[in-house]
Amino acid sequence: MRAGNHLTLILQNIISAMGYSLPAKLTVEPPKDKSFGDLAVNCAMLLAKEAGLPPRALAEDIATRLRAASPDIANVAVAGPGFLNITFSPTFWQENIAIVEKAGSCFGTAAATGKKVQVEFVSANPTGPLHIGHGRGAAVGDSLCRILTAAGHTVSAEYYINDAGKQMRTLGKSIWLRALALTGKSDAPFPEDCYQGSYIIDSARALLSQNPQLTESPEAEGIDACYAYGMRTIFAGIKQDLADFDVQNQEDFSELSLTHSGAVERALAQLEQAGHTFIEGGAFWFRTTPLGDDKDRVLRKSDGSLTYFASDIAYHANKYERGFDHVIDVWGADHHGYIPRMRAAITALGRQQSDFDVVLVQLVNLLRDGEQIAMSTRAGQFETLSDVLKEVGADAARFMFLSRKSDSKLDFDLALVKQRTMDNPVYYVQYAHARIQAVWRRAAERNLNIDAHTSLACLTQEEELDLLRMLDRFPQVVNDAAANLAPHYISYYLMDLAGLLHRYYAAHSILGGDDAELMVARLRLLRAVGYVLRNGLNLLGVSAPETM
RNA sequence: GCGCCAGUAGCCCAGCUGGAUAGAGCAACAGGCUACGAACCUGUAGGUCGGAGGUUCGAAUCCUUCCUGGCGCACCA
Repeated sequence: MRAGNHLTLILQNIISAMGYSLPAKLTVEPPKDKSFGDLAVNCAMLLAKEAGLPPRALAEDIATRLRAASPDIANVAVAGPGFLNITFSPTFWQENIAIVEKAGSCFGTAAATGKKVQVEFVSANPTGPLHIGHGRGAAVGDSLCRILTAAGHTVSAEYYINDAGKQMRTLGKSIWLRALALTGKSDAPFPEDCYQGSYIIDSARALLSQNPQLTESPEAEGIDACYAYGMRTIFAGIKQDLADFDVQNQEDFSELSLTHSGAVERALAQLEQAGHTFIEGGAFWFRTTPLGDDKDRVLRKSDGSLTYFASDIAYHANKYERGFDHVIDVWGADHHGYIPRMRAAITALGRQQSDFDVVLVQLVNLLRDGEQIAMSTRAGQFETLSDVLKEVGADAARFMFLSRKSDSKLDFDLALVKQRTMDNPVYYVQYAHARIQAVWRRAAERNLNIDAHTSLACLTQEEELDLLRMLDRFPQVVNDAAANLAPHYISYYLMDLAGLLHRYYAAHSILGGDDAELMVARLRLLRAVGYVLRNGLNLLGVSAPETM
């Protein structure tokens, strides 16, 4: 990051002195092979194209100017079709330690952008406990919040409760029927369209012990009581599961509050005024096809009731009314067909497409020793998130969820996630952090004077420079993860950084020699690596342990 | 039928806003604890990036088409 910015600035001066402007598609990145140098840049090829000159000669020219440009640049080589491979001086890299030390837990955090971002995730109907798939959504949503915050945005996390729909009435009915059966009021078979899980029976039993007269009530009243009780207790359980999963600061937003406040009617009126609606077959429609959807959508059914889509439009309108510049929804990938109509609504609400993003999270296959465990809330057979967390721990579960692109399916093998092997790299990364802490504990016993002004010039081993270069990349990785809404960028970076640390540790003794200055410099390097490991793990919501 | 996602080493996956000889890990094989934590490290081997066309100086990456797998295509939520 620092190296890249530094180089870009120097290049800008050189290229403008040559009478050109810096190509927009310029890339500055680590070269394919580190023996080439520290950074590779393709500016000569891009310029050659623009100027109609041979790239090789242009590259040689720029290289000559680069060599003279800054004492930080130790070497410039021209390679292949016109790449410039730049090597910085060790001094330049060694300065990274002081930079990381100064920033501490803020290293990797960008300056405030003033942009307000909202991330909505999980938002499961409170009709049953969270399962493993919700866990993935929670990990992705929460981690995105942490990453976007680090990228300088002002971020809010939200959980949308669909408490206005049919599924919640079904929940009430399910508990009611179980209560009737428990009190011997009915021996009818339990309907298939009701929730089958044993937690429904538990819920009915608990409610009956609170209110033994429940089943004496008229049906409508009884179902209402069951609904209210079930909703409240199940939702409390969900929030507890999310808290156990280290989900931070997520606020709840009720669908009912929208319908009650008249927000849905207002949103529909807004669409109607803008000419996006029509009436057909007794229903009120939103003409989404001109806005990229493949068919028009009903907002108010011919029986007068509203569709889910109608309140969802109102909900998103509400988000923008609350001042969010960028709205991000984390959805299960089975809802991907819903994206075009939601995008149509965003346009109709007068917002830019770039103000809205959907992060799709593919379903999770829960396995045990390679064998699939079936999951379905309705059929009542599933392993809950809470069971999984008890078995494997939140850290391992989160890292597993976040070490894969969110939009690709994931096998979550309970046996594997408990293993401490590289198939399960959370421990590899955490171990690197714990190892650093262990060395520092040893160092503390020796009463060393760790003076921040000691020289770092002795850090010239290849493994040391590798670590220093890697530290420098962290802010850029955070930035890229935020821009691409991709938490797994962080995971892969951390695995790489941990790998370099373990390699270094195996190759060089930190406390072994009698050169005190070298010892201190190495301790400082390790500490800087430790900070970055901790900061990165924190972006994933995974702990950075002192010991393991 | 239409749409979205995926197909990269024996396995699990990165890389995809075009750049150099396609990368980790696991498994396999050969090594390394009298050093600060071996939950670790070193080395070897392993590939027509699903197939075929195209775009250009250059394609795993972009376009077209086909094959395979997953998921969607409601006046459900």
